[in-house]
Amino acid sequence: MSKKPRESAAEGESEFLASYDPSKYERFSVAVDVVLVAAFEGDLSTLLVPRDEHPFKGQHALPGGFLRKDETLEEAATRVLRSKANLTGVFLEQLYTFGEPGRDPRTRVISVAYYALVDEARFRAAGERAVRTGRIRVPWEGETGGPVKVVDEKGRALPLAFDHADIVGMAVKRLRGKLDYAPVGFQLLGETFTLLELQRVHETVLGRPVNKDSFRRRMLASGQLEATGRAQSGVDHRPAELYRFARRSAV
Amino acid sequence: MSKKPRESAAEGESEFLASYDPSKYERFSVAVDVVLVAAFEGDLSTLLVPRDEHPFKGQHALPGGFLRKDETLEEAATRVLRSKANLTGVFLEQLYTFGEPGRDPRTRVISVAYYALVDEARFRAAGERAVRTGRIRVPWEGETGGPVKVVDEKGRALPLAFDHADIVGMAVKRLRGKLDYAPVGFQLLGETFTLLELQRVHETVLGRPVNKDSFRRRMLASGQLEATGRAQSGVDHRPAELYRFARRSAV
DNA sequence: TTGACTTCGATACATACGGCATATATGTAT
DNA sequence: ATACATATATGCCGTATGTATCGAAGTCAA
Repeated sequence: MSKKPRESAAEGESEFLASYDPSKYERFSVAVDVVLVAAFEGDLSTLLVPRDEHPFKGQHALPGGFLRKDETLEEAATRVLRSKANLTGVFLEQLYTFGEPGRDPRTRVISVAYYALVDEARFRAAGERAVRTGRIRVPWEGETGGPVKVVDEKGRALPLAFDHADIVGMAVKRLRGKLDYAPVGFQLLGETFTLLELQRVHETVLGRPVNKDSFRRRMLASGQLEATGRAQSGVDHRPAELYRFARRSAV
Repeated sequence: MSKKPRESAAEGESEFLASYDPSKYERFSVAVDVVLVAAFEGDLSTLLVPRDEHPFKGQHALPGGFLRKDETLEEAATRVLRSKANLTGVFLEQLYTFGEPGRDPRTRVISVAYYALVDEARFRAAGERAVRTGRIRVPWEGETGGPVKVVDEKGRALPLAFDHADIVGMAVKRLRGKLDYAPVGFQLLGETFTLLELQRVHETVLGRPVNKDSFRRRMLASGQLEATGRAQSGVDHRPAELYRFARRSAV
């Protein structure tokens, strides 16, 4: 607490303990971009918006919007989901903040990225609006977290605008990391599901097969599953039991 | 791609596919706050700056600064560490972005939080400047991620300015989560260390004792450790082998 | 009705790993 | 030299996961 004189002020840094008034400083555009993820048919899918203006005209971007004055970041992300995908009440979590000076050629934009998880039905409904969906092809081998390849229904590459490929890559990485300690797989399924369906979702996210019996045992032992007593229908083999996510009610 | 008319525009949202020019939108102050963490004497410690002006005068804040026009977020965090703690070359990673409208009573500030890890020696050197250090007391039981209690050397509570207690809590939570799958414990130690020292660091971060033998086996089997061949000195018992972090050179 | 077929779901067993106890090694202090 | 403290190695055991096998429960076709 003694007021020692500052020795050799580090490289002209002068705001050390200085009073700073936020309004004096540079101000930035703040955007929120959302990676809406679904898992079906063995692939991850994400919602994209085609850009019909410069920059990155003809490419695709993540749904996003600029932060408004009186809303929280999460409210902005919720608003983006509602306005661009007609979705409400979905799992939503902050992902990472991207702020490279050159990421938007027009002006500097700080983008707070969120990711959201929905089941196949809600994803398809959201995709029926004027937006476009893209399949995320993630390299199974090697590190994930860098840019990923996003393709359309026919497998053609969909180049992403800005640094959105990095954002998608980061979303996949985060999702994989959370899968085995957070109840996140359920978010990608409907109200009820069979154990095999849950397994397929996990395999899709992880990008590798998982052992069936171990997976079943682990899930049943986790206490997160609740048997409905009802069985699958419409299959030409023995129907599986339908489960639902146990919302911490029991136990 | 067909230009369908928008059906029942969701609640007056009008920026759907609309051209948006970032410069038209609200602009915000963007700050970077850094949780500088060290682990010694059984506690986590973090660097704090006493505030001598309103708001939160008399309380303590995390070292931080406002983002400048041409620097990246990480560069800003690096600059904060250099200018306020005289530290360079430390482990630094983005933590979370806090943007509640009321978090700074003066004006709205979006804060991108980072956390940095240093060993005891560098932390003490940083703490000898005009800044203050606080011990992080984290409740061992229950959830972590919310606000934590930060105390001074004498155990008195140090109230934190703004939402900085939440930021510290989030840093602890992140650190715990990363501990067993990322080589993050080494960042909290010096160049060489004994296995017991590494164990103490893990215990401090996790807030619970870990099994000695299992820990030793796991660490040695991880391939992240490299024996130096030298032994501890200055202890009045059998000295332990000194290890260093293996930087992916071998294997 | 019956049998082939498919998937579900249970059981048994081998293996890997962490928690735990104990024994031995290797240094310092007296 | 002896006592002592800690490091380090080894074995045991309970638990969780990987793997193989088998009966159960449906559909479908003859």
